[in-house]
Amino acid sequence: MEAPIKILIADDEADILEIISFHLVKAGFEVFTAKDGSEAIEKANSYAPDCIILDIMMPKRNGFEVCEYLRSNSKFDKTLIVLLTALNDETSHIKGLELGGDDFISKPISPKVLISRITALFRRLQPSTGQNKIINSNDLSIDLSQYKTTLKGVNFVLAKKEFELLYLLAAQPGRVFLRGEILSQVWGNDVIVGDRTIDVHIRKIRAKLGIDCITTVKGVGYKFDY
Amino acid sequence: MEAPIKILIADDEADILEIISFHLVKAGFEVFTAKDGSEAIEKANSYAPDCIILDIMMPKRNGFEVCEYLRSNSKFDKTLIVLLTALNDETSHIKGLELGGDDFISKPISPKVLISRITALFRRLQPSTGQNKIINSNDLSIDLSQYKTTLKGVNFVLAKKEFELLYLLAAQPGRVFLRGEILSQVWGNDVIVGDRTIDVHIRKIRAKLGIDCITTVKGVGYKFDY
DNA sequence: AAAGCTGGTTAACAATTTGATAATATGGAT
DNA sequence: ATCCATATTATCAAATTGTTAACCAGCTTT
Repeated sequence: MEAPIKILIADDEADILEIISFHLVKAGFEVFTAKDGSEAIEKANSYAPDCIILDIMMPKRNGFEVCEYLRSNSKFDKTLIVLLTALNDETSHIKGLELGGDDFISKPISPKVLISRITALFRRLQPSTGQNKIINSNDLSIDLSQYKTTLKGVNFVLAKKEFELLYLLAAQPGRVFLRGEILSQVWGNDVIVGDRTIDVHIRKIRAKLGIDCITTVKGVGYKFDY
Repeated sequence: MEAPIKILIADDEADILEIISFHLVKAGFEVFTAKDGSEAIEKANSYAPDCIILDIMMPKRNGFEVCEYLRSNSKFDKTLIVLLTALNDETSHIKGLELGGDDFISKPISPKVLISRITALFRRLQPSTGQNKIINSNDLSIDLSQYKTTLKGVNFVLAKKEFELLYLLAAQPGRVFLRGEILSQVWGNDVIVGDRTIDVHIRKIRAKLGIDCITTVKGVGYKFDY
């Protein structure tokens, strides 16, 4: 039921890339890789990862430069940046943190430590981001603050009522909502609409989603199951 | 000016306590000290610090125990916990982070590093303090202090209301702003303007920008997406 | 002072999207 | 087969937004 956290790793050493990404994938993250600074920026833009791990010494653009670029772009305000270095060197440590890095880890890297540090960062960050009422269920994500729905990363557009209806059902997966409940939650208590109206909206949602995640419970109501 | 950030340091070595607290005070923090685990808990309760720095090896109660105590108490939900250790030991590192620590620093401690790490943690935690006056998103840059907007380096002129509207939306990319929110933020609560006024301003911004970075969410509001 | 700007607002209308309903089809249960 | 609840489809009215032009106020220029 967890949101798939996306992590981008940038390092020019292929074996490090491989071993870290192996452990991260095993820990349940969705991982992207880049072999230099330019590729890191490119992939950061296209995949919008939640966390970016940057080696400092990389070709094309070094970790500091990438960090600076990311921090100058408000799109990455909420993105965690972790810097890696071979040097256990105080100066670059401080420089990295001042450029807006969130954490700094010295090589040689222990995958366990890396993962537990990243987990700790997310644990801290989640509650503050947690104002966003986002529902995540498998490939489906529903973000109330953005009125945005994505399926397998691709976003699709729902009209207001459709969105509200899906949001209501998906907020409590498995729970059956009586037609009366749906009416009063989505339409309000004083609005009177016909019985078939709900069906039609359900149908539209099903059509747009492509997958059947809403189950009909005959004589009772509907539930979200996915 | 805001209230100073309160930090509690717990370590049994008096000289370390002294040197760290000296630097923290110099960096503008309000500092409390404790020489063992029990005192740390006591002072944490009475002073409600924003951040607690715990040495792992301490008399009475060690750092892990204190950390565990703090994390079991919801009063300290928002309190940052930084763990210190003499050992550069992976196991206690992970243990500390799993017990709910937010950061972990190995001795010997560099005051500069300590301060920059703490600053980085607070920066993440309090996005309110870091209100950027300049928004950068891809080729678009919006500078509040100069009321200046540039696209791909070329600057273009927005009228006051247009600027304020764009700034509001762009400050939180992706977030949908309800028409009511926009009205109260840009026009103020007591001003009454017609329904179409927002649309017209949105249209002017779109025209001047050339790119479509403002998305309409019908029945809800507008959002900046770029 | 008159004429000319600029920015902000509004009215009027066009274009678009939406939601609700009616009519009809389907499918399972009895 | 019949009944009943839901599914489906098409249609229309209502709601919402886009667009344009006009208006007014305040300020600058002539």
